[in-house]
Amino acid sequence: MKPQAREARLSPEERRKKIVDAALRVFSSKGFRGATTKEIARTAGINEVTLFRYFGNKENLFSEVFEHHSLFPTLRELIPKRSEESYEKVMTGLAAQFMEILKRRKDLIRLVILESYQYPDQSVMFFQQIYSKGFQPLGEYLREKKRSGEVGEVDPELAARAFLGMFFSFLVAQEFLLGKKVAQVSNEAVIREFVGIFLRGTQRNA
Amino acid sequence: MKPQAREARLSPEERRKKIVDAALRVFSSKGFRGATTKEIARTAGINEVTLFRYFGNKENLFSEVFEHHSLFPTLRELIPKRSEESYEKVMTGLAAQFMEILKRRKDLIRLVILESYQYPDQSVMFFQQIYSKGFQPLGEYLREKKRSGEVGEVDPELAARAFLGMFFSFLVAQEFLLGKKVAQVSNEAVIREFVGIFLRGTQRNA
DNA sequence: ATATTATGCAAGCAAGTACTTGCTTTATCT
DNA sequence: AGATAAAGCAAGTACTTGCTTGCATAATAT
Repeated sequence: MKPQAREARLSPEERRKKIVDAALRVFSSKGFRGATTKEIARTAGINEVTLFRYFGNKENLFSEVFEHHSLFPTLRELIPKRSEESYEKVMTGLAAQFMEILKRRKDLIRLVILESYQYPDQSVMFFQQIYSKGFQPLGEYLREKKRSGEVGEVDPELAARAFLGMFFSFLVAQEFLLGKKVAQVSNEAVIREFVGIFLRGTQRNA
Repeated sequence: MKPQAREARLSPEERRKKIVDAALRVFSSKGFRGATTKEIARTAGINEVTLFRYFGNKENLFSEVFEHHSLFPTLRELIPKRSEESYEKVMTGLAAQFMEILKRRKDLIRLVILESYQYPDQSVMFFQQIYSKGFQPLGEYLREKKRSGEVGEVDPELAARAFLGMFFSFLVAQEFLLGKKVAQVSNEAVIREFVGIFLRGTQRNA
């Protein structure tokens, strides 16, 4: 008779996290209604009952997904305050980082789009984040560049939206609509091209 | 006793269309699973049973939504083949038209994003449309402009994606995530700004 | 070792929903 | 006016799903 291997038990926090992570994945692919608690439990590798013991009901779990996963490590930190680096370098780096973030948070983004109609509050909050952590800091940076004369007569905020928007929609098309079914363009090429257009489009005419 | 007002009955085609339209609306806001046949019927102003008599089941109705509503009246026609008009005029007009289309087809777009995971075939088909009717014609136009020297060293296809992407993501943010909750920017200002950036970004350096 | 606490498991309830059936009503056609 | 075909209505079936309960079991604390 083998002595039973007494497996160490996960701490409540770890367990909670495991469930929330699984929930994000399942919610993101099936939507709130399409996701079943059974599947979430299976994905998390726990019993369905345990899920209810932790969160009470499906809706609570859903909320917790949003609370635990905030979108951005903020772009603000990515923008060097005193721009020692060139405009081009900053924007290229930003684009790369932004795409990285979008890709990593793909599930969350999909979920927000999915449920934005049914849960407008959450999605508005979410957008506020994109705004305050994405558009706004970049807008400020561009405004600065405009003051210093490097950037010409553009609305800094709209320009920021244009810039991030190019990458956002590119990613949506690539990741959500196409999957792996279409010849992928390399990220580097896309970044180079988009950044190029944007730089020339915003720089002051020599 | 009033004589009963004998109401004229809709033709089968009209009825069918009414149901499909209602289905688009409900599917779009609730997703495939979230939408109930009962609600679709109520929205269409018909009896639920009639819905089944027409379409057999929910899935057929869903497919029909995609078949009956194709996304684009194609951008190709919007691009004057022999460009008598200036680059700027063409792109401005295109932007305006594109935004119009996106807005009008908002429900369909939302639905595709909603169900792209569960029904990848339909969404890929849908994207093919965006591609062949949006990206490709615009890419060709830009390639032409490049040949004629007006546009500089850019990848025409990626540039097309950048251009349409700016507007797409702007609309997603405005319509899906924000609703009417945030100060709207006028479309004209957005178009002017985005087109401006794009033009300067793609024109050949003088 | 013993008590305690957390988790798994099986079963089930209540509500919702896609879809059916049998029948009545109403508009249209001849 | 009478026959026909289409639509409405009420009820029901089969199935799913969120959530609960009672109990057995395994890990931790004393």
